[in-house]
Amino acid sequence: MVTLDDVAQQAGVSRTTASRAMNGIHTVHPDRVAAVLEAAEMLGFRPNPAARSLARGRHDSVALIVPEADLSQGSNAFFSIALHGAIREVAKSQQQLVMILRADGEPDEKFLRYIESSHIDGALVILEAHNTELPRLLARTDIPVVYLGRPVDSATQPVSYVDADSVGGARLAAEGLIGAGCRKLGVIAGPASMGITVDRLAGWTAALDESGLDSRLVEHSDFLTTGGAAAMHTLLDLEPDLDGLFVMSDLMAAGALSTLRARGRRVPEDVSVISFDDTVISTMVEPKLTTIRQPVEELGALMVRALGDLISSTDGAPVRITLPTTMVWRDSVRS
Amino acid sequence: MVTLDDVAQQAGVSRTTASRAMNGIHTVHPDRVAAVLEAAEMLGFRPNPAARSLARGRHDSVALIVPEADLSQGSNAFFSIALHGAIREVAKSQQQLVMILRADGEPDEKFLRYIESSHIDGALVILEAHNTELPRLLARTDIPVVYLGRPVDSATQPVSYVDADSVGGARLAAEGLIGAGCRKLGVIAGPASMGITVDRLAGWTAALDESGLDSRLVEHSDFLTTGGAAAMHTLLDLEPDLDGLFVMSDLMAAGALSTLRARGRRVPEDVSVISFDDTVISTMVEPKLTTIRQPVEELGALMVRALGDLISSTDGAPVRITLPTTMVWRDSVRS
DNA sequence: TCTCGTTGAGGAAGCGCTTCCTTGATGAAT
DNA sequence: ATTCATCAAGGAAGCGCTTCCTCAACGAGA
Repeated sequence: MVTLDDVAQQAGVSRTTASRAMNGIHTVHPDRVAAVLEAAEMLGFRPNPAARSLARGRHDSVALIVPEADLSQGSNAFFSIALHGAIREVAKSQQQLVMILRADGEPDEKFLRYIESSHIDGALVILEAHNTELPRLLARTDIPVVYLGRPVDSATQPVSYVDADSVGGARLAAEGLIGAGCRKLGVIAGPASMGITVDRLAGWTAALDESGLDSRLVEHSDFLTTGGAAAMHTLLDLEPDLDGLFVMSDLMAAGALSTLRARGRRVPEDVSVISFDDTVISTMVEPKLTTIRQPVEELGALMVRALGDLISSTDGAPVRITLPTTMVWRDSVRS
Repeated sequence: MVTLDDVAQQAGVSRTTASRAMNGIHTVHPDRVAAVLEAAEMLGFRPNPAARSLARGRHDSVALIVPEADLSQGSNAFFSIALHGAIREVAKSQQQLVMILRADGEPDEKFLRYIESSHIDGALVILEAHNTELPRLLARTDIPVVYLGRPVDSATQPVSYVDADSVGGARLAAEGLIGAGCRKLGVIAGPASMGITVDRLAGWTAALDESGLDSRLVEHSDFLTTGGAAAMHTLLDLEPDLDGLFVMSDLMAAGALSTLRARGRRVPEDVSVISFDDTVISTMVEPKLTTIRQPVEELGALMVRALGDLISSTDGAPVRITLPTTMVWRDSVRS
């Protein structure tokens, strides 16, 4: 193993100067910087990150906390894409991304101890389905954390998050269905405990109210396929004449589609469907789903930058960013 | 920050003894161990991992190297499930899992430098589609690596891997189709450069040969949906009377299904289909796919254990483990 | 010519932990 | 009663890096 001392010796300078040269400190003469860099290159020097973080008291690593439930169900497309955005950004900023599992049934205390002893500079959390306890838990630590997806109690808590414009996205869906001539509208929503459910419902309700349509036909489910199928049954029982449907995930939409088929409704002739996510699923079902697209990869990258800001900020004011959603037209809406 | 010195002082012992007590070294009197543990608990002591790894010269962290291509295409179900298995196992063994991105187009040298300077104890690679360069590249480092999925040149290289029994899985598929009465059989395979393609083809061909059926109808594709759709066209052009199809991924099978529908073939009445993976996709298409299931989560966990063995082994002999595959019956095979 | 501010570079301490080496105490063997 | 293993515990060095503090050298201003 080649150390900084070796490099310094090779370059004919002190270790101090070598360190400065490697770190781009400007009080070193350019000639020496060049000599050090050349020596480092020649010797194949790789700074020891452990020594560095010990000396600096910083760790240059951020954690991505993953609830086990999110890993074992769903299609994971959302997770993977957000991870992609995050991991790129982390690499760019010379940090390490360490994965931390929030195991099912693991006691709160044990988990908190674990992440506090991980000595990370900050944490990222992708708030996918089913996942409402993490914000509450992490609020008890002093680790800076940024969420992807608004935690439901963001109004009263100083949490930082990045999110897609759920309100606007739901409004797009509502206007799309209304524009297609639908008049009996229903929605298959996510769990009421989640921020994205609340926001999408708000946008949806507002748009329907403005058009003078009944916005009360709402069935909550779990973002998954079988949940979507079941919710669809309920909705059809409540309103047999349903002609427009907004579903808050592609997975639930796939379930809803099979229920609609089973109960003799044609899509889009009898009922138009708009879903949310634009994952691979939406082009894999019949008919292909018109769906609201979120900039997930950008959000993944953004949360890393936001965390960087949060860590280096002195006032500790929460960082909150929202990106617009768009509608992707396919075949599930009557034209 | 509370250090080991604080704990030692609180417990009335030396730092050395405190360290030994914390690490379960047996030459410490039980009473003292108890005192140290109690002091550590009381003070909320969390060992500094940077200091520890500096002193030990070990890092207790393993990398999961992810090619960017794998993150940006496909459904990622495979990746997420393997990650799930791996992350659980890593947590269990008190290590950290750090994610390393192999960016598209990143120069080999730069990547190698990067991972060599990451100071990890070993690396994990999930060999998903499109990914044949990594083994060649990593062979140039002295980092212990375990692959999930057999690298194609494993016969000549001393690589370590865990894998599902692809040969046996393909054989199951072949026997399933033959048993359903199919006689004109075709296969949509993955890229010929990948180990899993080679192995599955071997099992398939062997089974067909034994039954005296023609095994030459093979179309290579890319494991993705549109590739599967295109390959299906080619196959139907080559053999219009095709009545049995084996597809090496659910994603490609979804594409094949839409081509079959477009060309007026009913599944399973006209052609029976068996695919590979058993992801969520397989229950989301119409008809639901009969498919070969791989124990992906177990393989994820297994590769972590294998890496541990590899790291601590002295002879450096490669570790190779294969787990059986099973068939999941659904609706795409004529009964 | 003398003093003073600058700039560039090195000495040395220290980050928090592990572990080699040494020492003191205890009981068994002579 | 003396010598020796044996066991428990501490002293101190050191892992590889950063950074505070100090110092030498230099040119500018008086």
